[in-house]
Amino acid sequence: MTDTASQQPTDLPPAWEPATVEAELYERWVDAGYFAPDPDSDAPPFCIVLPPPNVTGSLHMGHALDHTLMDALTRRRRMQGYATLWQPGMDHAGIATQNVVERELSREGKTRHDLGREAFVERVWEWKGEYGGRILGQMRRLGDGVDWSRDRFTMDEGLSKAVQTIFKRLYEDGLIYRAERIINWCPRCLTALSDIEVEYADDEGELVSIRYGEGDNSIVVATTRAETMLGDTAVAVHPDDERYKHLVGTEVELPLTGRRIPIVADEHVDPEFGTGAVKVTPAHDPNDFEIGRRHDLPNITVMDERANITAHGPFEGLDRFEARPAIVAALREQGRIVAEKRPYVHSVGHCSRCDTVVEPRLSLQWFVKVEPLAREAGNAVRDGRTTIHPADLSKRYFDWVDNMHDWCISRQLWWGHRIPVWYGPNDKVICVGPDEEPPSGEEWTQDPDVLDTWFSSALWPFSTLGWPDETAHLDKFYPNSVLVTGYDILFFWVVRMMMFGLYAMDGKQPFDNVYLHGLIRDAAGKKMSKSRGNVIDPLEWLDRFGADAVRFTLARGANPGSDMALAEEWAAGSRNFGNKLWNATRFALMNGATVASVVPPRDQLTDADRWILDLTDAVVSEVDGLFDDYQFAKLSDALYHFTWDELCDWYLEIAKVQIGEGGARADATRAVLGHVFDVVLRLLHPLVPFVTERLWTTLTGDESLVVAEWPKPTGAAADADAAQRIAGVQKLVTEVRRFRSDQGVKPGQRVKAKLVGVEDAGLGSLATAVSSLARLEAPGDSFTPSASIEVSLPGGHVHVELDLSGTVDLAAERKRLEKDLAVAEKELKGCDAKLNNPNFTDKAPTEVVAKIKGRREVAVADIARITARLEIFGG
RNA sequence: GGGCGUAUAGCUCAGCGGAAGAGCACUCGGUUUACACCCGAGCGGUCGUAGGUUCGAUCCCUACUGCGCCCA
Repeated sequence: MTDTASQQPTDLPPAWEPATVEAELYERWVDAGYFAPDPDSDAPPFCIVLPPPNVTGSLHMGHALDHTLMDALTRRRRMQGYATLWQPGMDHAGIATQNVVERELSREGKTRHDLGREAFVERVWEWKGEYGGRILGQMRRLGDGVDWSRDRFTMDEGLSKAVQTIFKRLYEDGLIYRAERIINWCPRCLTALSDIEVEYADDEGELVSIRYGEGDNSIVVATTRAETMLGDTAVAVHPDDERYKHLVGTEVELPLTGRRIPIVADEHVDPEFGTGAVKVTPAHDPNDFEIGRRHDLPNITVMDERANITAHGPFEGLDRFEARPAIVAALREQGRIVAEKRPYVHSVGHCSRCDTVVEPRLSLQWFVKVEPLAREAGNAVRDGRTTIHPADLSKRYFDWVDNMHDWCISRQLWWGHRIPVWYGPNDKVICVGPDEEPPSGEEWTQDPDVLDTWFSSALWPFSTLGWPDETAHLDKFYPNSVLVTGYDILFFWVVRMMMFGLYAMDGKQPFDNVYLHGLIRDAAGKKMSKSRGNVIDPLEWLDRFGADAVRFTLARGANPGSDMALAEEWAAGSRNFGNKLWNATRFALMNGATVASVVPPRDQLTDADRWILDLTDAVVSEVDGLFDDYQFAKLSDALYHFTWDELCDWYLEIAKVQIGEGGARADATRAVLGHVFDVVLRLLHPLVPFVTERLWTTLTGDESLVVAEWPKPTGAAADADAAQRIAGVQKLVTEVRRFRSDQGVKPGQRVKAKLVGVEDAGLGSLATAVSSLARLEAPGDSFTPSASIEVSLPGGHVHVELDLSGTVDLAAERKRLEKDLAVAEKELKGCDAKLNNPNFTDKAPTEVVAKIKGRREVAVADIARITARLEIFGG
């Protein structure tokens, strides 16, 4: 395929074959520059920044969903004439990337320390150049309309400058500080983690009760982490706990160590849990650390960075999990183990990167003081600067920002933005800004740590636009229009971007809207995971079903905030829809549909024409509203239903008849077909860009649907009478089809029939269409009706007499009538029950009562008609 | 332990105060010249359980049960 526009409709193959076309269409869009906006244009701005994927990552279904929705939003806005920027890029994923390269090194028998910091970082850049960013190529497969000329990476020079700038500002405002605190430590990654990088899971452990002290002065504590007892510096009880009041203020000997530790009273202790007495290990537990601070207890660290025991004695050098049973055994030998519960299921934190059990560790780290930033982030949503969709999720957002802990931002890694702080003689500390020279001289050293990746990606909505420089893009596209991401990322992305955006941009929110979609699940609604083996690779689906099918499947499942289940059948269904659209448009083209000519005035059109034009208008308005409301599932469904159930199943069939008439009628029908397909292809383009592009350029001969105008309703008043008559045709046709099916008449077989009363019912002009759709033919001379169908329509009753040229299956006919009768009788009963209830007639609104009365009349008439028919059958 | 969400057809989900819906699956019949990635006709639900509010409840309220998520 080279030049779509000049192709003849007959060149379109009988099925849509995405694999042969997609890549070429995509490259043409990129080359044409459609995705790169002009920041100086007068058009209103629309901007989405892609939440930057991890440089080590590859496309998974969650991305595919995310990207489909972002692409749909930007494509629509572009068609609406906005200056549209979808900003792509990647983040450097500190821990993940360092892990990948360290694994590579270990295969060579080396560690990063063999290389040294500088050479290691060089090596990571090499890796990034060679293997990083696979996902960028995969985004092209999906059809992502991003501005590739603005591709960014969080470690780029410009973005690094942004990091250094904001670090210094926060530091000078006292919002970044360094302190010795208990942080989450991964003994395998050898770095601090933030709270949200820890995942809690129920693990089987043990609960051991240990007696400290002797005789009357002894006290029993319960713990799941016996190995930490070497670092205990107190035992705590609740101040009101009568059992221990006499012991508060005394000391007990800490077993195995000979140290004497105080018994303190602290409100924090839960007297209901265990014995009501807890061991206090301030250097190895965050709660104990707080107790320690309140009671001035010493912090005794008993493990090193790899979680091996450092306390002197027989346990020195043991791993924490080896030390635990060893210490319990030693205590048991002394008769100090009072009770043991095994297995004891409790919640344990794991490193989100490598799943190692996290060790709370006392260490000197950098923190962001989040309280003032988080408060402002909350306010921005409370006062409507930013709107969260769906609104229900705002509550979760508030819960989070209102209770956020200070954010540990230092990481003991080499890959990342190095903390721009220098330490000099006499405890001098200097924070160096981007345009400043770091202090020189051997007595000055830079902080060895790097910043959390989220620190730099929190700047993404403005750092990618050029901040801290004043650029045309920043001016035009900040605040971003909407951030699209999964609700599971609310705390990772949204909160951090909000905090930094509001801070850096003087209270201007990073985005006007946040759209949160759900998670992808398997067909049974289970979360996808490697261990479950239920992961669906979007690339496989892209190969098998095409990008449009994958996109449509995801859009169709995207109800705001709720998860979606996926199975192959869904994708196959979407592929079928694409093919349906393909063939329907191909049919229109083969019949000479054209958008070149103007649709004739309404009074020269048929009921069917006016009906489909009105429906087209309605679907334009509906889809538009649903787009504004981020209702992707509903708008996809609306388009699916309109295209398949209305346009293809009814209008195209009627159009066949109208084109068969020839002359002006055929020309008018071609114009209507052209208009309707033009509109529906435009409406579908944001969801299924490839198939629509291919069809639309053929239909119109224009350059590209990417930059075509988004449809607006024509504003014509809907013709309710035409709609009612078409509904009548549908009912009539359906009744005949139903009868044929009951009677076992082959679908292709024409049946001689006489339509009595069609003129009176107002369907005279549609009789030919009815005959065509119901496969009826003219009665002819030898017409002997052997069956009849009666259909009540708003305009009157239509009686269809059929010559089945053979015996009629009376049993089938009676069965049908009895079934219909039962329905009508049930309806009558229900209506009577209401109408005979004075409470209903008195209290219900008059229009409701009138409606029920109307339904009752219909039921009564149906019963009379059906009963009469049954009598004819001798039933 | 605290908080939140959810329970509708075999499956996945819409609907959320006045006649139970969709897609898929299933059954039956089809070479209907756009499409078998199709066409036509069907089958299938006392809307988790028990109370309450209301003339009226799948829809609102309460409790319970199941499932899921977040936080500690």
